[in-house]
Amino acid sequence: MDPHLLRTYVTVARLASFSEAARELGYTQSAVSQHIAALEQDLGAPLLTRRPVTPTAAGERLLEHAAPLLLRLDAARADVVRMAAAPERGLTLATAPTALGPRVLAALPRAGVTLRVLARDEIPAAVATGTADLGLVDGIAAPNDPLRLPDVAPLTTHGVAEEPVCVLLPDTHPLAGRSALRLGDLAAARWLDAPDAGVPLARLRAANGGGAFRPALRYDGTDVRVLTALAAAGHGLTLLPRSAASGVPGAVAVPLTEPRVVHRTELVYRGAPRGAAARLAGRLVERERERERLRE
Amino acid sequence: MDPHLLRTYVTVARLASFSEAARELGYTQSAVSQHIAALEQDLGAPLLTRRPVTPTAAGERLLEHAAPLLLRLDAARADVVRMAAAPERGLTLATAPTALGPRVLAALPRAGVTLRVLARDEIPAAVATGTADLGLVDGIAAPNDPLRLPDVAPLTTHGVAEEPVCVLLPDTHPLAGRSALRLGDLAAARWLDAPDAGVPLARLRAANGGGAFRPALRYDGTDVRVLTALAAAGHGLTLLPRSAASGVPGAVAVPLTEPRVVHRTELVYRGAPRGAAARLAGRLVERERERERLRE
DNA sequence: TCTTCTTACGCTCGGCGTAAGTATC
DNA sequence: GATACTTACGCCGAGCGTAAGAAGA
Repeated sequence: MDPHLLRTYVTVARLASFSEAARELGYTQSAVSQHIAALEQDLGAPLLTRRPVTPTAAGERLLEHAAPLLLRLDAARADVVRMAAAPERGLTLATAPTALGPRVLAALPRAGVTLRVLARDEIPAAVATGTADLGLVDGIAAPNDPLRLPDVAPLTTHGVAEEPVCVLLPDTHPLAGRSALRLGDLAAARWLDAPDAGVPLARLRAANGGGAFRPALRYDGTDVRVLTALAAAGHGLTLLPRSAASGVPGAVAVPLTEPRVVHRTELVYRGAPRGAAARLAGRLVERERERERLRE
Repeated sequence: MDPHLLRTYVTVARLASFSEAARELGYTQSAVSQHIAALEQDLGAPLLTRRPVTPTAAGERLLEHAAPLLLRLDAARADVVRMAAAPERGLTLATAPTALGPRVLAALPRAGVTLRVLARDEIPAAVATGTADLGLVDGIAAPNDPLRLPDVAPLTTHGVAEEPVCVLLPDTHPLAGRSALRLGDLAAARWLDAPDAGVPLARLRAANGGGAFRPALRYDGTDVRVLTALAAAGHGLTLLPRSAASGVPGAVAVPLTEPRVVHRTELVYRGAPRGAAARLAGRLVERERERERLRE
């Protein structure tokens, strides 16, 4: 189970071709053939059907393991080499755009923290590789359920906030007067496609158990104000945590009641945070504890 | 970053000796030295101080990544080879002893499922290697927080139940009359040490932020009734979910109010469950949804 | 001086490329 | 018969062991 073999295997599976994979990896196709043969011999089972080149059942299973394994190998290497060239930075907090709710902002110390806003998917990687000491990710989830994070390193998560999810509608929208909405009613509408700033459309479909959720304009940045402005201007709908959706000029935030999902924010860190990172983590989590106490 | 090199590295770090590691791994100590040198050259940083042999800062970081990586490599291999020899079994559910709450039991289908009770730590591994299709793990956690699972494969978790945590006291115990207890008040008491059936003592200390929690009798099995009987007989205290702690003859269950923790049960599965596994997962989760609806 | 890690050196075998072979569309 | 994977074979280098060297207790 040499990582080199795994890498060629996933490449072959992805491209469905030995020769294509060889080209991409800079090997001869003979070498690729030998790699696959070695893996199959090692594991004692065929992994690919030839002609067409398709993973077998065992091969599918291996793919599920191999991709994250390779990711983690890279992350580990990146982390250690970065440490080696450690330029002794301060405390860095990587955050998804909509994870910066009022509660989190209130808990931030007045100085000494570098804030870095990244796309949601990049945050676990940033924490894993040590680019950031702490991460804040958010997403919609069933209440009480952890978020699904890309799996790049052994990370610990801690819920820091949950708030209702709202649909941001322009004032002029026929449903703007409603006091609550169901996601299913909006499956046929046009949605802003902003995977890095808002909620990815695929996530909406998953939460709703299907539906079109046709993409309107696509926005690749991470600026929430751009997103709210686009929604207010009628370029499409978007889902946001209530705190981010309220108070947008020209738009109204209507809470989503079905399916029962919440906007959840989680703190992500590596192992046990130490020093300044531990203090900041403590403050973020303490906020959540207080809130729970008040809720009862 | 050859896994062989990583393996020797973690072994050397663990044993704090090149020669000891060589003996354990079946290499000469020269080979071990070369492995470490290769790794250090590859990563461009010293990983170990010699004499005494201790990880450097970068080395510590590498250790955090390496151990889970090696675990996952093994899990991946085990999973694929098991698939190759697939004896086409039915649906298997691996569960921790105290995860079998009333709600879960009610959701189980009448037939067609193999139930396997394992120690808590073994369950992620069982799901990762395909020994089980679904897993149920439990533990105490801050409300709304995911459990910390050993990291052996990309697994998805889903909260299925949360219930109060109780201390199980013998009738005759001086605190048996209390209506609620704080964990800190019991830090000096003797506790049953049953990491596989109950809550590990280390977890208690972590939840309480320290404290002795001196071990009394140790029980290595997974039978909850043994645990409750031991507690009733005065062999030590133990923490259990309310449903498991109530109705024990000769003992009373007193709820724990401080720290604010709950007994949480999570469903663990690999990727997207399919077929019968998906149906069972759906039933377990549906139970939780119903319960949430009722709670409001 | 003894223990323990490092370095030098030679050997073997793993793994890649070239090229011929084979199977499938 | 063209395309794409497999097998044969030779070469090179990675990696191990033996043995000598260096450095710390």
